[in-house]
Amino acid sequence: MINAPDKLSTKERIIQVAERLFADKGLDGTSMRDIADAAGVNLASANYHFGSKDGLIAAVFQRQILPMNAERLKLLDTLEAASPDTPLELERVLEAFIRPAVIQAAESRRDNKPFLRLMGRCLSEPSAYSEKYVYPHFTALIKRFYTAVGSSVPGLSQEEVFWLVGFVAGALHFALHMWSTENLPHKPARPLGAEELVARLTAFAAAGLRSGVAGKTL
Amino acid sequence: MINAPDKLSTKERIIQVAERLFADKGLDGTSMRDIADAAGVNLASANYHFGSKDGLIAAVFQRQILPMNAERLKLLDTLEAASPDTPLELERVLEAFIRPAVIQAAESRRDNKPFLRLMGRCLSEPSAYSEKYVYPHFTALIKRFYTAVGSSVPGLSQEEVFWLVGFVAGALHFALHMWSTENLPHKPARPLGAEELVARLTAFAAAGLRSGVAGKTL
DNA sequence: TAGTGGTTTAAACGTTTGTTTGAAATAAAC
DNA sequence: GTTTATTTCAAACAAACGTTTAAACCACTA
Repeated sequence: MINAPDKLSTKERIIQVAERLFADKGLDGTSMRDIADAAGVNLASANYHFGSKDGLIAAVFQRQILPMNAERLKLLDTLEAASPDTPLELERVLEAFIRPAVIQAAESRRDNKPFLRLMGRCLSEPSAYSEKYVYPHFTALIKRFYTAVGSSVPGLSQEEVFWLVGFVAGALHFALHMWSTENLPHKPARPLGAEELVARLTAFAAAGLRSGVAGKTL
Repeated sequence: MINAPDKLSTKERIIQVAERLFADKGLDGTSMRDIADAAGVNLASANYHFGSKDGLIAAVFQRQILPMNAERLKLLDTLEAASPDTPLELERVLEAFIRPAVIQAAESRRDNKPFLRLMGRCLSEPSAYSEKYVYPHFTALIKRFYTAVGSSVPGLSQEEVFWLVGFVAGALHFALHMWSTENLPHKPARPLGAEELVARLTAFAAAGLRSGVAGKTL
């Protein structure tokens, strides 16, 4: 049970390698043997520690999404605690949604753990996977942001909030995908900093959300 | 070679079923046997008509993306032909990008051909697939839209256009994904019409793009 | 009627898949 | 040091994978 300080445990190695391979080649495109070989671990060890491939997939998603969404909720909590009576400023709400994803993506990239590529694909994996591993982590969070955005932008119906927040989520996830993919066509030479990306996404999303009420007056 | 008028050819049945299964279960998650069985066709026929699974995948993507992007370019051509000297209105440029995707998605849904689900996943398939089947169809198109957007919104650098158009593409594709997925959490009861979706996406994207220059003055 | 080219078929090819086995190795507890 | 529990290992399991084969089938021509 005690590991050498300079060497990660077998279980940890497996889950880290699985992260990368799932992100690179997809869930179905990655075999347990791929993971075991890349981790320098016996094939049966992976099944010993995670029970099955399904268990390993669930562990990978949980490890990635749980802390990110917890941070999102925490930011929203502190925002609401700071000004309990006045409606929140839209930009702050959006930052609470956007920054944890970008930050975790940046940290992953620094450690060469391609969380963002996995994240970017999360919501577009085959529906069976999404319903099993992704949606459960998001339903509560999204509901919370719906009400926050709804009160920050007066005049939007629930239905409009649903679609607009969806647009924002799409922009965010595809931005993370672009941010992480190296050989994207037409990619500019200068790499974007994390806070730069947060700022641009927030401004873009805020303007787009406010257009939802502006457009109705036409 | 002559088929009964009320029955599609084997090749056509295969490619239509492949479309649906690829969209539902992913490229790697769908086997040639799945496709052959669902199409009521012998397994070897699929390989006879398309050479290999790779050939079938390429055929599916080509059939979906080619006409959509051709329509996008045509709309842009007519826009520029109509007013050759003045810069294009941003909303018209965005519509040329957004509407063909939504329309084709709507037609596919009417015919129960889930093109939009496939489309929504196109750009987030494992990178090997994207580079092979998706990027080649988009590089020329996107370059064209970069310049169009750049001239429609004066003051944006090339780099800003790159990221902002990326945000728009993300919003569009995730919107199509939401539009097509039935059992999405918190989905409103009222279904959105195609033109309604185009209008909302266009307004959202236009406001977001213009925020790119507005934010610089701060 | 015999023959021709395009198509479909059942069966099999070798490989890879997720998972399980039982023994060997290692660590922890007494 | 002996005994437990935990972890690793090579090997094997049945099932599913993409692909290929060679024979059968079918519409048509000569």
